[in-house]
Amino acid sequence: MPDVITKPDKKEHIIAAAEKLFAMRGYDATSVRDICHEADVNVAMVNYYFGSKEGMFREMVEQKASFMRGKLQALIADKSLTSIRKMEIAIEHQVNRMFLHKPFTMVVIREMSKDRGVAQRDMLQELFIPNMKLLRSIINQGIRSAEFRKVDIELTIATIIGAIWNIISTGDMMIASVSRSASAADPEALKQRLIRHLHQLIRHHLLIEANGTKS
Amino acid sequence: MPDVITKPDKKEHIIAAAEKLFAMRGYDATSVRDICHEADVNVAMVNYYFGSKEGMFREMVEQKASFMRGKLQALIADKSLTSIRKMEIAIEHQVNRMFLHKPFTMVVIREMSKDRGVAQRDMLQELFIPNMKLLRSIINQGIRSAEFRKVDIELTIATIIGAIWNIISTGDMMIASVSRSASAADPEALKQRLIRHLHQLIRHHLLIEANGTKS
DNA sequence: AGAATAATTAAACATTTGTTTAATTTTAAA
DNA sequence: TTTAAAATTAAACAAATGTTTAATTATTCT
Repeated sequence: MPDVITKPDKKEHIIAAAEKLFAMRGYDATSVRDICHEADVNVAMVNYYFGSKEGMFREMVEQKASFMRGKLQALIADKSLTSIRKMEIAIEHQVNRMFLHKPFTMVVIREMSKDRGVAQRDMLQELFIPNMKLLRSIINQGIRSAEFRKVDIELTIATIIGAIWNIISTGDMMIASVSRSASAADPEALKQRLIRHLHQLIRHHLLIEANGTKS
Repeated sequence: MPDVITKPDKKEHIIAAAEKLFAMRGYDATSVRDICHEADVNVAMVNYYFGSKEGMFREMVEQKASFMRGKLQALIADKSLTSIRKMEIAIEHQVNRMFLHKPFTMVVIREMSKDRGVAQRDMLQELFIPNMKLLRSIINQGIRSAEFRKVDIELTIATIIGAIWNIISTGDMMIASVSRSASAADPEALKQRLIRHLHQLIRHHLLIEANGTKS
């Protein structure tokens, strides 16, 4: 039995297919056969490469984790930026990342809402803690420097992330069903609209002097 | 073959068990056998009562739908309230409902993020449209009366709902992992905290004069 | 080229899935 | 109490699931 030495591009191919189907139908509703059919490989390849379906999920998570991390550290260290500007940039990063990796983000959202102890959830939880701690420290810094109000930090973060998740996962449904403008069809436009909205929202919410209507 | 005349309390019992397990593990990851074991009934009862697993899900949704509807209509018609007060009350209703029916809400969140065309998603989508239209009309009214800023209405609604969803579905994880206070253990306290946060958020976000720090 | 290892395949495996059947027990009415 | 309907059950069903096997094809290295 070979020790699973890989031909990485094919693994990538399988993971991409899995990511797509997981996002559409969910982890449990997607069979290994579905994935292999989508990726045009034999059913046995998943277990050959990853050992199991769950092993493949784990590798998918670990691979994407690197995308989700970093970039914010540099932001925090930057002394030339105001706290509100840091927040705006952080939000922009977050939105861009989640839109870029939309299928994966949707998998994360769905599996994260499961019970503690469910393998997929536990696997994903750690993924988000670093990011949230960074956001927290930015807000904290703003409060200490009297630039920000003393808001509920955790819920402020939860609000930002929740808003992004909501838009990503329910897609344009939440917009199209409420307004008659079918404008949300273009994902890039929707993304920019979301960034603009969140910038405005946190300026009003965080800044002590209410000078932030113009973005 | 009997025409499925029901003993309603037993159906309720099965639905309650299903709701609980769906919330914990997801629709697909929950087998009919799991549900029947949880409800202490025979495996055949689900098909006897509901025809199929999906039929049971449909009945569960329709039953809960009545809880999720209404209450906001009266709010809109009330002429004695300012728009911001209406928004605050609407938020309070929304949070209370979702916390009260937390398992169901989690099922909704998870299934709603699936592809259009997936049965469960389509079934749920219509559930939320009325609520969102009502929220929309409140904000619209506030903007027309120059009480509110000209914000992005759809995204403002999406933000509020997204924040609640996030707190409900990831539970205290998103809070506990960021702050060292283990205070989020008490759901009622968390609920009140969320309401307070959202009230403050929308005051700052919506009101033209920034007078709303004190809740 | 030849040997060794890796990659790939079709087929089979054991479980689990949702669902159905056919028999039995319970319930309720006459 | 007798009888018909409803409720409940254990067992079986067919299909789908994740996984493994054993054989075959490709690749790589000497």
